[in-house]
Amino acid sequence: MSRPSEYTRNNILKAAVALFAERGYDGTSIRAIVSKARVNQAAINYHFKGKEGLYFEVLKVAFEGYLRFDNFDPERLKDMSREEALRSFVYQQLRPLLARDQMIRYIRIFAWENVRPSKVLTNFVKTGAMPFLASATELVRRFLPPGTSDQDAMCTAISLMGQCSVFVRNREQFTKPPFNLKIDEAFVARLSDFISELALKGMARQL
Amino acid sequence: MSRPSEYTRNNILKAAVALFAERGYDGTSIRAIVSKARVNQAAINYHFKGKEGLYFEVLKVAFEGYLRFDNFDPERLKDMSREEALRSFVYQQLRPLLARDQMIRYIRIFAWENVRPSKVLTNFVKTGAMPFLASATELVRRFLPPGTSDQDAMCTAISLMGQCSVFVRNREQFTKPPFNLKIDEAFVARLSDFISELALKGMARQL
DNA sequence: GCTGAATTCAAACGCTTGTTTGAATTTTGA
DNA sequence: TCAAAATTCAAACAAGCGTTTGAATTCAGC
Repeated sequence: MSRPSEYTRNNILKAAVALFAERGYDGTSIRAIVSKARVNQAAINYHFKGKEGLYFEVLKVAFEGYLRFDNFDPERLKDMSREEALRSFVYQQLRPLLARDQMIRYIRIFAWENVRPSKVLTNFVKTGAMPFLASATELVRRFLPPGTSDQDAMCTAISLMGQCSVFVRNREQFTKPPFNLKIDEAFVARLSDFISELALKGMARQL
Repeated sequence: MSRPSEYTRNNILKAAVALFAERGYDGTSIRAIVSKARVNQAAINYHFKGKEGLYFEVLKVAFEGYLRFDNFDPERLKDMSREEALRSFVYQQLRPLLARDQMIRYIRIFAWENVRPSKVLTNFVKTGAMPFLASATELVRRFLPPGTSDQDAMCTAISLMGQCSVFVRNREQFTKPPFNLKIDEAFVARLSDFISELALKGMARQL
């Protein structure tokens, strides 16, 4: 595979990421992609076997890009005190608030995937989400009473993640009137402190 | 307007709710709707002026249906003790977990709206969400220290709502393996207790 | 029953969609 | 340099899309 054809391929991918993020799969046409990528229409079938193949490649690229950004390592949490681990986990969950450019597009693509799951990669994306939840469950167990049921621990973990994801999910809205949140590193740091402190106290049943 | 034509109109609406919920606006064709509704294609333009008009009517119907289901009354919270009010609010936020049939479709339509906001009704839906957040902010202020900034109070309220909405949003997923949550009235009641207790303790800075 | 309005109908319309085709061009490796 | 493979190209293809059209049918009110 030569460099010129790699340019073609990457241009298509880049254009597709942008358009799929903005309009979703059904709302994005092949002609819009090739126009944006400045390539010939047949190239999509040649390089990706068609629209669907392109979409799956985009999902794969988005997923891998997200993992690189996220740099999540569940093992590191285990070496921290439970308070540190909690804070670190919350910060990790809120980090996407600081995402820029391509990473924002990846996050938007996952939002589309949430309402319109694609069959083949459904497990792929879910597999990606599972470490978070497993890690969160393990983490909250360090705070909860020893006899806490699996379901209760999991619901605690889910609600902890929900405290963070609501900000990430509605980020665009919260930066506009009437909210006007200024989302920068300082805000994310303060919010991480805030949420982990709420959670810490909330789970402090018997200290 | 006569009864036979009302049947036509309602059949279209009902079919459209189902299909827009399942496939979104772009993924749903006029032909699929009229086939499901067993009406003639021109009826959509006659009754709703076209696909877009039908979609807006569907949004309107969904919104009104949701409000009827929700039966939210911010004033009632004010007459309760703050603990009662908190529990009541959380339960209210989790009630959609018990939604059935048509209400589930309405909720799915709002999920689509979240990733693909339609221009005209964006304010309409947001206006609907605002009472929740304003009410939640007012509620958490009853727990927070008197000098808490508006932004901090609002972030507390958002995180409270996030604890609830994560369950509603991912309800389908949580009822399947590996989660297998059995979501019934009892579960919702227990979860309401659980989340409001977590929140209550989390906000208990100076009692 | 009659007339005008409302509603439904079948099909056409003009455009868009993703895939395919075969030729042209570029790249690769001997 | 040459031949084969890879890649790109322009255009065609078949199907689908939402809107429109004008006729047919039904409804409503006198």
